[in-house]
Amino acid sequence: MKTLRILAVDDHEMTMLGYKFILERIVFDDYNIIVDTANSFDAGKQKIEDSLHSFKYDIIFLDVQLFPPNEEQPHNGEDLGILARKMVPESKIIFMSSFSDNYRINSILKSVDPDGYMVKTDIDPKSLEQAVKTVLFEPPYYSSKALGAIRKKMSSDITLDSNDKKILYHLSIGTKTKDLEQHIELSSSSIENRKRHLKSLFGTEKENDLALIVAAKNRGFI
Amino acid sequence: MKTLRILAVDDHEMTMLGYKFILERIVFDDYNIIVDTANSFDAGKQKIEDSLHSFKYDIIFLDVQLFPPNEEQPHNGEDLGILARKMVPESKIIFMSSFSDNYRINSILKSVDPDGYMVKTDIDPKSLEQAVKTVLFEPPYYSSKALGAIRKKMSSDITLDSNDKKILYHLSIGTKTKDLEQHIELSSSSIENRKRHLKSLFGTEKENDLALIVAAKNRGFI
DNA sequence: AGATAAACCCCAGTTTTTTTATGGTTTTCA
DNA sequence: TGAAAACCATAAAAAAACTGGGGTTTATCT
Repeated sequence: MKTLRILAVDDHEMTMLGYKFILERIVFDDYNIIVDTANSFDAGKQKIEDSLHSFKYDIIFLDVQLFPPNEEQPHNGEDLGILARKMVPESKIIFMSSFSDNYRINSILKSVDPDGYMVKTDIDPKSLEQAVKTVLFEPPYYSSKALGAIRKKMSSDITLDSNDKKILYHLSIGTKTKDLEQHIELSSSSIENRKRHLKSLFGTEKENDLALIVAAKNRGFI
Repeated sequence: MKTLRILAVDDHEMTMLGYKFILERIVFDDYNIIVDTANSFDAGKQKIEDSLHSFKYDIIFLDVQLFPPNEEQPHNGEDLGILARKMVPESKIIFMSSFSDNYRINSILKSVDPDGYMVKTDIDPKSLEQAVKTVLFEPPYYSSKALGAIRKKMSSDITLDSNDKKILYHLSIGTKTKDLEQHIELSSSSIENRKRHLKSLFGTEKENDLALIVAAKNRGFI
């Protein structure tokens, strides 16, 4: 009887208990599954550090948002993912995100390259089991809605550099154009030029910013 | 009892019969599956055209290579896919490829954006059934090896323009650097510059072309 | 091994693209 | 309606990419 060690990090105690309950009753082959939990960045980090000196986790589940959205917190799930990859490269990492926020998905796929990515509305006992098995034997596992976002990105031939992405992102969260200079290392007229360029790329010339954002969202960039 | 119409296009008669056999014995809900076949570009095109005036296919399976690789043929599976998308946008398209040729996968995901992509070594009765169901209800379906290629691409932050891609592709099929000018609209020194640039991007500075090709392959670009 | 071709490297001049500053017009909204 | 923000146009400066011509090194073939 082998043991499969899983760590689940989520700030909602109850959902985490749900995961624990479901995961631990998965049966396959001669594995015994035990699930450890943590409800914050620091707690998760600590558990992973501890695992270095005993048994490393086979799978680490990470919630993208480890805090209520309004609070300004220093670290989120993505940071923990980057850290975990460095500390225990052999552990599989599966991200869980409340909704299919394309910008985040794209960002995490690049920064962490997780072995799995699940949008929470896709998660149920069956898909969780599928994710665990797939990730162990032939990763990656992407849930249906995550695949939808990935598909959009792959089928688009528009390529944006990091400045373009930042502009789109900040516009989408309501940053005013005049305040964009504070977040992007470019002059205001360059930003204006890039916005014009972006609008032509997404076919929203002469339209307002909202039209651009919507188009970029539809194509999976935000 | 509803009817699910499937068209399978493959130049190997026997494999196609295999698909037909497997697909037609899939049982789910109250569907009756019938599989039509075609073994060439023209035959496939004809079947699709005919379907316009009777019942359109629910799913079209397309082999990427419709001809022996050596023969110079005017059209391949990708072309048929592009055509099919135009003629019957409501039909789901699933590509099948002999091996995980990243260059082709990337190209087809952009040009056709199929609802499914399966690498042939991943195909078995179970995955075929999964593909059919997924494609109908929550596309896309990508087989395990296809997902591997997609993952590589998504996790890389290197972006190449079409000239870079052409250079890599031609180098990978053995075209000599001095003959590259014939395929790419650039001067020889520009091509040299780009090769140098590519090598620095892929971390193979001062190494030979093979090292570059290998690195690009590993990252899913070829 | 020697000869030849291909690959590689470097530089200077040119072209193209991107950035920037400036000054203006239009839109938005309190 | 008046002010702030967004938008547009232009020209100059800077950066990046292209090109042609040199050369040296490496690979290939007999």
